[in-house]
Amino acid sequence: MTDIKRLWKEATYKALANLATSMGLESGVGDMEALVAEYPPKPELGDIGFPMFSYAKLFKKSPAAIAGEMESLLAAKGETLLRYGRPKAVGPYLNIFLDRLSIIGEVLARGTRSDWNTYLPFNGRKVMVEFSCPNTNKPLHLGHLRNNVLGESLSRILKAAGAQVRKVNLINDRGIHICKSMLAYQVYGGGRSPEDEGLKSDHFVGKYYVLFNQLKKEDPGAEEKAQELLRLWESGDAETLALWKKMNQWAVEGIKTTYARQGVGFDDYYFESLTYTKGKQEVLEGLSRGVFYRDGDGSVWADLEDVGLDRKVLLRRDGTSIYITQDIGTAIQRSKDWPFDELVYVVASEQHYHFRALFEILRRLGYSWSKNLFHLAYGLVNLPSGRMKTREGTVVDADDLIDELTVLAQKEIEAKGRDALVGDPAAVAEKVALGALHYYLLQTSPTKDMLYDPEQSLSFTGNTGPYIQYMGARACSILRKGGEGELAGRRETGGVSPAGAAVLNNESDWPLLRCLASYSSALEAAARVKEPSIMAAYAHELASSFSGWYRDNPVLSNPDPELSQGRLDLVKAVKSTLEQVCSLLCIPFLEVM
RNA sequence: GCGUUCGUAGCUCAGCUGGAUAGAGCGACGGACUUCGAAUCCGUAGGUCGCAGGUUCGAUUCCUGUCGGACGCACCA
Repeated sequence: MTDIKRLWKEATYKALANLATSMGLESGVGDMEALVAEYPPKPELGDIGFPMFSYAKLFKKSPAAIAGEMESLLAAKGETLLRYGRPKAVGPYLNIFLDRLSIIGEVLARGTRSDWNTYLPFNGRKVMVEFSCPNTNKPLHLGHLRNNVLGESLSRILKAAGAQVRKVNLINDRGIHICKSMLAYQVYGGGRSPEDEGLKSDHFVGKYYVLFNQLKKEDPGAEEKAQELLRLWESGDAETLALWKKMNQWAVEGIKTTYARQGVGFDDYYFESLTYTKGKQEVLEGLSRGVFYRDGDGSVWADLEDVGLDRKVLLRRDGTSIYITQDIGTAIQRSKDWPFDELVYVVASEQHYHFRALFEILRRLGYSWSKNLFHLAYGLVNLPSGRMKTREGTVVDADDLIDELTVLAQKEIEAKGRDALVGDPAAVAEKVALGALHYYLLQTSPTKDMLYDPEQSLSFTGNTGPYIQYMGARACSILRKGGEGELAGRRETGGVSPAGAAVLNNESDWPLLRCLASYSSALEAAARVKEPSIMAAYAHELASSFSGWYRDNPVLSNPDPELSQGRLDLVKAVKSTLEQVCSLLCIPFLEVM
């Protein structure tokens, strides 16, 4: 929501409240959030619409009558408000016709300043976002790519909305699965390194994890040997630790390379090997306070049946921690490390139950911040052929996928004969590949399982990342030809001349201007409900709106220099907004493609 | 069995706290490149919002039931 729209919402809300007071109504009109602001279906009805239905009961009047009274109340507010638009009752709706020159001025200012995003609804809020959390026994796959881009994009959105964001990763670097790849390496590895085999280091580790299956066939005692390795690891056996450290480093290094390629990063890494004993103390304290109970065999339990959950084991009968116990400890540790207002866990929806239990246990332990924990659950990524399964070898490797998309993007660049024009075709191709992949993964609401269709994601037309990148590149192309020098000169003085704004005040420019103006409300909604898909939808709407606009409104090839300059200013604002939106969605912005 | 979640056009998906005529893309069909890059644009066809009740001035949206899919209910993570 732009400043001007917010101004109208506040004014309308105050007028409603005053109306209630003047009628001596005690119950009031609720809070401002309850006042719905929407777009009228047709531009000739106005630019903002406030439905008055919900106030009919309170005022004991028809919605249309209320809208009428509101119109005259607001119209009497005087010049200060009316400078920004005009209220009009349209049936049961109170609509506002915005002063377009004000909106145009606000929007065009984006082309001249880099710090144009001034609406910060999350200002001052501290949000920690946990995502990725890979195992160190194999490389990342398609599911991780969805997790990574969701976490990174959400973090960027929250930051853009004013929040202070801390991105954290928890590396699952211990446990039986790690020991399996270690054991297979002991048997088949022959002391070789990833370099020796010419493999990316995490793929190298993953290869031995797969080889464990072969080992099981050759040696029926393989599972037991892996268990033994885990016991050795826990007892601190030097040789086991050395091997663990070496393979872990290979895995983590390789995974970080994929992060860098994908453009995701973290402010802090937690390692399960360092946190897996945490939480035990808190559980024992909870036990002594009667929050938990001890079973006959010595195990410690939480009884969550009264909130619709089951009984959960927190400590084994031998007193050791389990998964949820670690998470209890880690959450408490984090609240101390960096006291947050909110902690978001980006984790597959398979673990929804786990997080409900975790949050409830933390609440019972007396941590008031437990109500600020949020599980951003996302669905599985399926293939047209069915679910990805490790055992059936249908897992899509992250690096391989990006490679394949890059090859296809490069072929497309060559087919268009643009390889000489884009500079480095391979580099541009990878950026197009990432744009395609990230947009595809973000366009769907996180909660839903989604179908990853390679065919469709590779068709670079329609509702896709490359389409958005293409519109950005077209905007850049127009600006290049239009002479950035003149605009750059104006950046010094800042602002846009009133004449420049007036030349854009007509019906053909308005849809694009209105779309640009709605950036803030899209950002606010995306941050509030934690769904990057809202920004993805906005990105496509903006790109498509721009596409339609520049077809009908020649920027450079028109005879009026003032009009050209005004339109150039508008293109500049589009480019600036698209660049920002792409950054929020982890879509590389391209000047040429 | 219990719980969570999803069900919108042939396909893949939007639809923000209930609001004015449910929207995109793909695919299909028909158009537009001597004009700022056609990876584009324009038009047409296509929906009983799974089904049945309920609440409401108003329900794709909220509630109940039901059918179908997915996931979960380990002293695994």
